Amino acid sequence: MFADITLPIPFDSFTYLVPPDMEPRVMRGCRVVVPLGKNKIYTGVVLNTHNHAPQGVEVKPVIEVLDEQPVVNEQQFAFWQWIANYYLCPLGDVMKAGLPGAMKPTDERALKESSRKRKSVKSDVSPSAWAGQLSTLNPAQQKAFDEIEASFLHQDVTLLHGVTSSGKTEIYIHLIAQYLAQGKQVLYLLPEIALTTQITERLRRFFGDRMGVYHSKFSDTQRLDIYKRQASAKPHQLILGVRSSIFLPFQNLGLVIVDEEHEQSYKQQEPAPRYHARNAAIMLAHMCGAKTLLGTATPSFEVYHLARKGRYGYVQLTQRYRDMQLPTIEVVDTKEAKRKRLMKGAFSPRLIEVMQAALLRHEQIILFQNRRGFSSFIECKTCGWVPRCPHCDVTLTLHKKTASLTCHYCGYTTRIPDRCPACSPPPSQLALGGSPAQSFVSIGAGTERIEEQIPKLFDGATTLRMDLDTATTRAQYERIISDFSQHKADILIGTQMVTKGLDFDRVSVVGVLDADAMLNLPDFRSYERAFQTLSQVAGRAGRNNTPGHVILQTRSADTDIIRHITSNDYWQMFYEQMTERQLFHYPPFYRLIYVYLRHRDDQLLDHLATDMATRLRAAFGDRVLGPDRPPVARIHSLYIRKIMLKMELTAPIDKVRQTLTAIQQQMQTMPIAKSVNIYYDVDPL
DNA sequence: AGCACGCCGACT
DNA sequence: GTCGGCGTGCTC
Repeated sequence: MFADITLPIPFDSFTYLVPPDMEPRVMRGCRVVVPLGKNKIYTGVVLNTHNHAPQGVEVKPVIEVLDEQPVVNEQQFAFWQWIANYYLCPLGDVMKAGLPGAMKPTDERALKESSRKRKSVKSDVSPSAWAGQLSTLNPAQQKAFDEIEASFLHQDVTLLHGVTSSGKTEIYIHLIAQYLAQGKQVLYLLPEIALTTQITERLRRFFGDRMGVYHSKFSDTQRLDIYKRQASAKPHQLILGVRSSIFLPFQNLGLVIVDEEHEQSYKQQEPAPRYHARNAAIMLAHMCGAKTLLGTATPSFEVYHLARKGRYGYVQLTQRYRDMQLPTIEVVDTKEAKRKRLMKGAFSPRLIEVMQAALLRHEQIILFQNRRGFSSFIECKTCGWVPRCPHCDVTLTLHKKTASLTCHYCGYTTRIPDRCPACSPPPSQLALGGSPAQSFVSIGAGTERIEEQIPKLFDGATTLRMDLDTATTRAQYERIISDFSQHKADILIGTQMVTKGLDFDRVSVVGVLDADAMLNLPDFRSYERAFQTLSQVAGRAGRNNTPGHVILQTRSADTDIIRHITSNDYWQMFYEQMTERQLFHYPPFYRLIYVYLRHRDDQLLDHLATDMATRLRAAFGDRVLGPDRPPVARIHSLYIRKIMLKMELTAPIDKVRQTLTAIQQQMQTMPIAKSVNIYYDVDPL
C-alpha cells in the first residue's frame, strides 16, 4: 500500500510506502512521520492511500503514525484545496499555514515530545461563570439586528455598514448568543491589532469558557491546545481570533463575523499561501453552510460593490451611541501657512490654538502622523548617504534601543557605522575624541520629532508615543493604550496604530499632521485607503459627551478627496473612484493576479520574465502587463520581476489556473529557467 | 523551504 | 596542503 502525504514544504504531495503493520492506522487526515532527502524528517498529513507505485523514483517508507484519529477533517481538506487552487500555491504551503507549529515537528526531539501522551488540555482561562445578561439593544441597533436576520434568510453574506461608535460589537454579541443557543459555532475574526484585552474581556463576560481566543502571539502550546480542543468532543463554541483562525477545525459552524472587514492585514502577504482571510472566511462559511457578517464603518470597494449589486445583503447603522455627533473636520491649508512662514515645525497656528484650548480644558489629544515610508532610517548629514541592505533593495531600518540597523526583508543587522563610509576621511586622518555618532540624522517615522516639538509649543503637556519603536510587543501596545485612557498623558502621538478602534473617553481633538502623504501614493487604492484611515482617526475624537474636533492639515485642501473626507461622504468617494476603477480595469471590476519571478541573475531574469510575459500574452492577450521591477526589486539577493494580469470577473478561474500552471511548466523545462522561482499573488493589496 | 553537494580563498 | 564561503539543485 502507498500513501500520498502533504508535507510543510512547497509541493502538493509525495508518495510513500506504507509498511503492512501500519496499514490499518494510515488513514486520511492522520499525521505521519516520513523521511525526506538524505536525512531529513518531516511530519506530514495523509491525503489518501492507494496501490499505484510512483514511477521513476525510489519510494521511501512511512516511519511512524502519530494519530489514532484524523486531526484534519473533510471540511478542512476541502478548504485547504480551495485555498491552494484559488491562491495558486502548492497544498504543502496551505498545510504549513493550516496546522499549528507544534503539530508538525521536524526534529527528533520534538517528535518524541509529540508522540508522548500530552497532559489533558487545560482551558486558557480560569473557569468563569456564564456572569450572562445581555444588554438591551437600542432601537437603531435592534432594527439593524432584525435586518441582519431577515437578510440571512436569503443571503449567505451580509455587510453591516455602521458608523464609528454605532455599537456594532453589541449587535455581534446578540447574534453570537443566538447562534450559540442553537448549538452552532461562531467564528469572530478581528485584525491582529484590534484583538486587545479590551475586546477579549468584554466578550469573556458574556461567553466565559465557551469562548476560545486564537492569537498569533500565543505560544505554540497554547495554539495546539485550542486546535485540539476544537477537534475534540467539547470544543469552544465561539472562537475570537485573527486571520489564521480560519484554519481551525469546526464541527458545526453557523456564523462567521469579520469585523473591520476593510482591514488590509486580513491579506497574508508573505509567505504563501497569500490568502485573504475575509474572502477565505466567506468560502469557509459557504462550505459549512454558515452565514457571514462583514462589519465596518468604511467598506472595502470589493465588498460594497457586491452589496450594491445585491450579491451580499446590506444593513446600515447610521446612528451613533447616545446620538453622539460625528466630529467636525476642519481643513487647514498648510501650503498657505507655509508660504506665510507661519508653520511651527509640523504645526499650523490653527492646530496649536485648538490644542492649547483643549489642554486648558484638561481634555486629551491624539496626533496622527502617518509615515511616508515604512520605517525610520539614518542619513549622513554631510553627503546624504543612506545605509542599505547588501542583500535587498531597501534602506536599513533604525533601531535606536540597540543602536542597530536592520533589514525588514531578510533580517540582516549591523551596528550604526562610526562614520559615513561614503564621505568620511580615512581613520588615520580623523582627530581622536570626535563624536562620530553625530555624523547621521534619523529620518522617517516622524512621531519622535513631533514629540520633541511638544514642550516648546505646549508648556507642561505630557505625551505618549505609539509607533513601531515604542509598541514593539503586544504588552507595550496595550500599556500605551491603558496609560492614555487613564489620562497619564495629555497627547498621544502615533502612526496608523492609533487608528484601530480604540475607545478613549476624554479625547476631544484629533490632529492629522500631514494628510497628503497618504494621498500621493502610486497605488490605485490610495484614495480608498486614505478615506478609511482618516475616517477612523477622526472617529477617535469626541467620545461620550464631548463633540470631537478634527484638524486635518493638508497642502491639497481644494481636492475632491479632502471634501469627501470632511463631509464623511463615503458614497460620493466610492462613486467617483469606481469610474476610474472601471476605466482602468481595476478591482472590483477586474481580478488582479501578480506573477512574480525571482532569480539571482538580473539579466537572465529579465530575459525569462520577458519570455514568460510573451507566453502569457499568447494566452491572455492585453490582459497581461509587464514585466516590471517591483518597488523593492531585490530581496535576499534575488532580483524580482512582476507581471500583472487583469482578468474579467467572469473569467473562469479554473481555466486561468490551468493555463498559468501549464505556462509555468513550459518555462521550467528550459534548462536555464530551472532555478527561476515563480509564484503568484491573487487579489493582491 | 531546508540541506547537502560542489567549486574557490586564508590558515594550522 | 585543508576549512569554509555560499551558489544551485533536489526532495516521493
